[in-house]
Amino acid sequence: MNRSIDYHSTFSIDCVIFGFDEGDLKILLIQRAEEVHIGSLALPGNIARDDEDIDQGAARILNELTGLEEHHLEQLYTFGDVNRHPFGRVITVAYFALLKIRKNKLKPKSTFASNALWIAVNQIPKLPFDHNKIIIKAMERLKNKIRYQPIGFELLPEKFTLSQLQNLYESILQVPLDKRNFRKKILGFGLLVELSEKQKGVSHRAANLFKFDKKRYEHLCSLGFNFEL
Amino acid sequence: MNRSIDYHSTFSIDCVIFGFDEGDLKILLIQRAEEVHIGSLALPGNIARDDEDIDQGAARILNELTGLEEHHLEQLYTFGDVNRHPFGRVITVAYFALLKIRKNKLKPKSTFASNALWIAVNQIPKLPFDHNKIIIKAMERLKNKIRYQPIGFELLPEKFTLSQLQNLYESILQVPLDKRNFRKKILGFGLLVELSEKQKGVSHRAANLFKFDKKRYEHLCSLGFNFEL
DNA sequence: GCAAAAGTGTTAACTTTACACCCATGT
DNA sequence: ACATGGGTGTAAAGTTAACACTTTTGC
Repeated sequence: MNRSIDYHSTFSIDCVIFGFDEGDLKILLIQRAEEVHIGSLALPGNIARDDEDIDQGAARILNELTGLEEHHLEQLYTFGDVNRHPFGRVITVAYFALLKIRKNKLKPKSTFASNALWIAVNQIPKLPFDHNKIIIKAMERLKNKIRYQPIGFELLPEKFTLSQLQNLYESILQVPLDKRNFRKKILGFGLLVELSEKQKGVSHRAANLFKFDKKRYEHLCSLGFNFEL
Repeated sequence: MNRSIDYHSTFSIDCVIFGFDEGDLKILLIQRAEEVHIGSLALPGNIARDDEDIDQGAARILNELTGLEEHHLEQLYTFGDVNRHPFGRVITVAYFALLKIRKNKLKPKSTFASNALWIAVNQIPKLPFDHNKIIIKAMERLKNKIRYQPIGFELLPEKFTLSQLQNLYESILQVPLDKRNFRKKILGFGLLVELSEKQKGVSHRAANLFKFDKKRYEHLCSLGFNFEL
């Protein structure tokens, strides 16, 4: 090991974790508990450990913050400008996660964070390092990806109404959608199961609840199906 | 600098360089001139320099091999399994490039390569590290991207026939396309300029040559145009 | 009974697909 | 004169887009 490499540089892992709450797309930011910008709001992240694959590292960070094993997590992009870190050559591999907010009580502390909070994407403050740039990239990815992969469901509760789903798409794509056409199209995929249950606690006609049939989606994919909104 | 980072790991940059020649999609491989697997065929790449942004590093590698400044180059994905490099913790940021083969005489040597050659994608041998995995990822990217960005032109000569273009799409997408429908669609974008020049040296009716109007593409994009085949 | 959101179909415009023959050139 | 690929149009099927009213429920 290490026979011929003289290490002058390293890499970290940062996560852009999206949630959707009360009609707002949000990102989970932490208050840094580690050196460089201690106390600042920033993306959750860490210098990578030597003994874990980078995908595992990202999953660990997400898990330390949320206690959750289950979530959509994928690599986003690697940011490697020479001067992005004040202490030396540190590039960062950014990951992109989608979370159901409601269900998830955040852990108050993790090794790298003294606090964590959900901030609406249009209220993100100026962040240290190149974290604002990373967030912009993540939002582009989400906006593109949601049109051809059924990942929107990862941001909604298990049971949701079609209006919530439409609202999610409208928030992310930043365009209004026609209600009837939206329903026709999304139901047309045959990927939503209508539950007998109805919405509760609303002061108007209660909407039907649906859930996403992931098994069926995977099955259709294996037959060559392509989701596209 | 380096006040608080203890470097145990580093990162390299590898490039998957695509070319298209005689109906075949090809990748540029080198014979390694550096430690670990010296002499093996592999993707062109290097441990990253401390003093260059990773995008610059990728451009340098490409330039050392080909002598070219002009090409499509974008980040592909970062591969970071713990044991991917035999000498320690080295993750690699892979880049993805598209080149016009004809125009480009390869430089015989660069710092990291003793030789370079174009290999058809269906004839890629088993390569060291995780380079085969990187190539698979690059091919997926190319296949997806070519459908919604006009990047195919980067692989063809400046002047090309519609059949060459169709052939390129068919090779990459791995589906046959209808000649009339293909022409209707691609000409319908108004992005191809018909030249007065014709194909030469063929033993049948000479096809018209076209070129891609990049300026116009950029202009249309700024007006909200989306290319989609 | 009224405010608020749920739910529901039809038509016209457009896009996609399928398909076959004549043309120009070199040998 | 023949082999090779170049070049061309139309009709049917499918998809998308535009649009408004009735229903249910809680207050």
